[in-house]
Amino acid sequence: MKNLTDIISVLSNLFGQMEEDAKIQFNFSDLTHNQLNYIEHISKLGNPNITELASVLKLSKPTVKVAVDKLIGKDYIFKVQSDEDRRSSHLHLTEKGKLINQMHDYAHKRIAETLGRRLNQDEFNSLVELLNKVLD
Amino acid sequence: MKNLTDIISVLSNLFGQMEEDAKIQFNFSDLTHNQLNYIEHISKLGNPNITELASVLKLSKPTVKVAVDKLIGKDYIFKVQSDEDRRSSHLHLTEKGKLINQMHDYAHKRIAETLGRRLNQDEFNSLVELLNKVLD
DNA sequence: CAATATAGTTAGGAAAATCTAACTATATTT
DNA sequence: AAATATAGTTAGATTTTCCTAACTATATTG
Repeated sequence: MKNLTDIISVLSNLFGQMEEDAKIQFNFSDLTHNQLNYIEHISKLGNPNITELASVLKLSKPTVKVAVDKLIGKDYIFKVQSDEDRRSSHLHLTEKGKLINQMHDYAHKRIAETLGRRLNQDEFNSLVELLNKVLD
Repeated sequence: MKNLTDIISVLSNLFGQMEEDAKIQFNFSDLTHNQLNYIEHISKLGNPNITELASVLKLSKPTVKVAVDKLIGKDYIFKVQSDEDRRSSHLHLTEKGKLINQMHDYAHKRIAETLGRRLNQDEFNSLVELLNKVLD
């Protein structure tokens, strides 16, 4: 019987493995790890501008600008100039860019399946209820 | 009430955030993300040789050799020539390198704490029991 | 034991990722 | 309206990451 910390460790590996598998499945072969990371952050942040993104990633604005330009060139994101402040542009995911979210969703589904498989209906319900309580 | 897939999604973000925090805490400021990734793989694989590591990372051997040399220079890993096959060397983590594992352990402990905090003793025990069953 | 295969290395080069300094355009403050 | 601040860009340079081709040393095989 493992304690919770050890369980988390196993879960963490499982999550990592499933995300890894999903990346292979979705085959974003024209993206480096780093570029995927940029897209994930843009997605998570909503529609950040360059300054926000640079701040979160702890990188300089020129660095982020260059990276963003490459991703625009590859049709993963696009810029929309702000009405509020015409100096600024917000970054949006293209349809192609949004596939990254589908990839994560796919990984999460597979993880949920894997976890559910070993439990009967009552146990499954208990687990979901407890986790809901924990994360509420 | 969230379904399990949505819960996994929230958990995945929590895990990511906690690992991120731990990285900041442990302050491996002389390592790039990539270099951290090499060390994590070396740790996970036991004591791989260059060929194994290159194969798992899907990179060429010269690429991995150069990266490994840098990490040796920074005292995160060292090489031990194999007795079985004197062409080959196994990669080991130095004490400094092993801190990476402590960093993960720290993150996992904090996650476990976070999860446990919202439950009473009985609920906590149920959760641990269910997760043990799932991951057994 | 000669031929072939394997582990690792060296060399040379290209692309990715990052920086600082200096610039333009728009906003804000005095 | 002038001075200052902010968002983004451009230019130039450095470091990191990665490759292929060719090499050395050791092991395995016909």
